[in-house]
Amino acid sequence: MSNRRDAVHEILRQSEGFRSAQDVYAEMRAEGAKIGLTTVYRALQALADSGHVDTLRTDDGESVYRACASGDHHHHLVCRRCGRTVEVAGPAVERWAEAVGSEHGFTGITHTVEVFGTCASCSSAAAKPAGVPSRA
Amino acid sequence: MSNRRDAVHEILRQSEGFRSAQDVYAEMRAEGAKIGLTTVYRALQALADSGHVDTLRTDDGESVYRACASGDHHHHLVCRRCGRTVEVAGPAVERWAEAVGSEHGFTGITHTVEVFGTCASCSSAAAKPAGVPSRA
DNA sequence: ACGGTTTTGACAACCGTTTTCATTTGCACG
DNA sequence: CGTGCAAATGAAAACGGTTGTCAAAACCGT
Repeated sequence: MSNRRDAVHEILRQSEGFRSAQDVYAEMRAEGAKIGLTTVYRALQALADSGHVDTLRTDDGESVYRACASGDHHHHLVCRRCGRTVEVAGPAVERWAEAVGSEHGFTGITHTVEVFGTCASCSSAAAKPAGVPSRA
Repeated sequence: MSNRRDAVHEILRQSEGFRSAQDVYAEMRAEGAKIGLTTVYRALQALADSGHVDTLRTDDGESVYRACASGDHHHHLVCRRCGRTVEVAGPAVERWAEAVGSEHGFTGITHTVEVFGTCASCSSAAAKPAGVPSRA
């Protein structure tokens, strides 16, 4: 039954970058899976809660998810064109955040860091129409 | 006429941390201002576009705005308890983002960095439940 | 005052997400 | 095998923030 959840997880595993809930739902339906939007949302939330996937908000307020290679703390370098994502570690940033926080008397520091850019292949294809990765 | 816009800006100026659009709208109405929600949104967008205010998304997808002291690029250290916000500069982070990006062949690097924590007064209030907000 | 343009704001449309709730499924036990 | 029950599912409705629509109001130069 929580077969659905694994299925959702699988979709994310096969994806390069971040996917939205609706996106995942659409793909599953397209593949013939019998699943409801509600369940996709629930699965995604469960996976996020259990730390199996990473989640972040796009600028337009949509939640996007991604199966991460490691459960360790890390950040993302996302191609704003094709959505390809690279996981990056940033010890320097961690330290900086911690330092800047305590410097101002803040405790229990957490932080969100996302880096966006245009990846090599996308920037070289810049003159062309642009691929259609998942969303754009 | 863009009197409304200035009014909205003023509300943000008087605020300590980030405010949501609806929040600003509610306050303005409470103060007796004749303004519509639509206009508040438009003013906020205009201010954000012109760089007069900073904007970010809360975890629940709401957009929040804040009048920033400087138009320069900077980040925020936000108290997750009371919302108090400190603007912080992070040359190290800027460099790191740039480096990590080009390292992977990405161009046109941008980034979002937000640091959250509990500020001194809030954490001391939390540690000592029954009031007695002594040491800072 | 007058036409043309911009701004405004009540209201409806949107859209992603969450809730509701009746139904189905899985499972332990008799 | 049934039976009962709790968890999972999903269709549809509810939600809530944001955006679009469009007619009325405010401006502005003349």
